[in-house]
Amino acid sequence: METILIVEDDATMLRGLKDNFEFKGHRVLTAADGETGLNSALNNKPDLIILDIMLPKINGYEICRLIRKEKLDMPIIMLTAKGEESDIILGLNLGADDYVTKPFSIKELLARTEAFLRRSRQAEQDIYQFEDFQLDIPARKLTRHGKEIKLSPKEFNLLEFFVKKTGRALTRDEILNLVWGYDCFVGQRSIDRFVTTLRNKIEPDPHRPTFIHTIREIGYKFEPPE
Amino acid sequence: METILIVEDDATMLRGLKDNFEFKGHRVLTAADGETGLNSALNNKPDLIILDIMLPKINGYEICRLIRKEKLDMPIIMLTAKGEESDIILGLNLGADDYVTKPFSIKELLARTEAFLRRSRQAEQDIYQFEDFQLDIPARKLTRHGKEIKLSPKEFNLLEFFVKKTGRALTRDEILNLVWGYDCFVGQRSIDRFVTTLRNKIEPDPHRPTFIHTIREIGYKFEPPE
DNA sequence: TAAAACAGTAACAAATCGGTAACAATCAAC
DNA sequence: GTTGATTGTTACCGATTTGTTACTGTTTTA
Repeated sequence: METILIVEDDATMLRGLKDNFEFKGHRVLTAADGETGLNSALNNKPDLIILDIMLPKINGYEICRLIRKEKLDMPIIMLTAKGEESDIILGLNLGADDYVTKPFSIKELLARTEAFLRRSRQAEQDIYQFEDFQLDIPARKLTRHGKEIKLSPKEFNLLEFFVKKTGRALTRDEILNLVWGYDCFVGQRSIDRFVTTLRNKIEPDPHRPTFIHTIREIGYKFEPPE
Repeated sequence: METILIVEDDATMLRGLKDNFEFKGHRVLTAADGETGLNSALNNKPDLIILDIMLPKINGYEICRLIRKEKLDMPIIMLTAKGEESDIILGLNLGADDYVTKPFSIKELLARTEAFLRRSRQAEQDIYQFEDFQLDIPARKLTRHGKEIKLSPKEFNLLEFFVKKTGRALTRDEILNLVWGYDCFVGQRSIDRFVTTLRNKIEPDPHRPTFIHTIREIGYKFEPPE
């Protein structure tokens, strides 16, 4: 079930949207001001965000920008007042994916939302293969030649993150924020420890890693050979 | 269509340049003295500036400095009389991007201008190609014919900086500030050392560099052949 | 042409960073 | 409450990286 975050300061509107999306079978988080909205986005990582522009405390643009700055890439649909063309341009430049101008038909908003969710659903893989390993996300299980390799919860989360970002050098900050969470203040060396244990479980020779590569001064990069 | 501002007090020269650039399909603004030139630059924010050094009222250096002080970052190409090496040094230090010494071939000036415009047209890239090298920024990987060339962190940062500033003459100060950081106090010879190691890794003949060119008294310029 | 200024580079010493073991703290299950 | 697993922290070590120095060669200038 997908989670949708709606950030909107008009209580009536918020209520109406929430009901509609819940009726469609989604989990709905709500926020009535910019600050709450941003925090909710960072902490809960919803699958999609519906974002009003005019908001108390932090406006929609800022939220958009800050979310993208944290490397979160869920779709963002902006709600803008009619005729504010420059709003739209600015929003799209700051990382929004689509916009709907007020007043809008709830049906249209639902349709666009479903379109984005459908797209990201199929983008997300369930099972990843590398070498003779198989990482089954829904089952939270790593197997090699069909034989299970036990992973602790954090180990699994970290490997899942690595695999989903194959080929990209990941900074320690990125890793901490997205695996441990934005509000978690954990020493960066913790990552190293988990990398060591992961390597011990999946690398043929943990001292000469072939999957999880160290990128000095940056962090790590998951990349199977060839 | 891009706008080019030409600041030049010799009427014949100005005329010739204007015709050439207009023939190339650019909008051309002109100014025959420093004061007019500066005002035009600040008000019209052209996409590129061609700037004579010897000018009535305000000289080219001052214009350069004042433009950069206003945080405008369009490319500036200086026109200097031959042999006035100190002109070049001063100009580049004040924020010019390139220089052409008089007498110059109009063809060369056009070529350099087009190169800068082409570059600013395209957005920040993820992957840069030069010759048979490929610099993948997100993966922090340099490959040649698909084979990885290992770079240390500083080496990579420096090469990334060079490549992103292709064609620009870079002063040692600029390099130190932007690669090492503004608060870092490191001897300038460190740059030279890293240039040497980089050349050893990417130049066919490190003694006759084809990518990283030395600009005496200034610094370096990255520019692949052709 | 000699002297001065500058860049290339090898060599070395110091600093930095990541790997990892060991321990402490936390949590969950029984 | 006890036990065992998991997670986070610290400290030490070794490898790599980095900055500096000194020497060399080249270019410019007087």
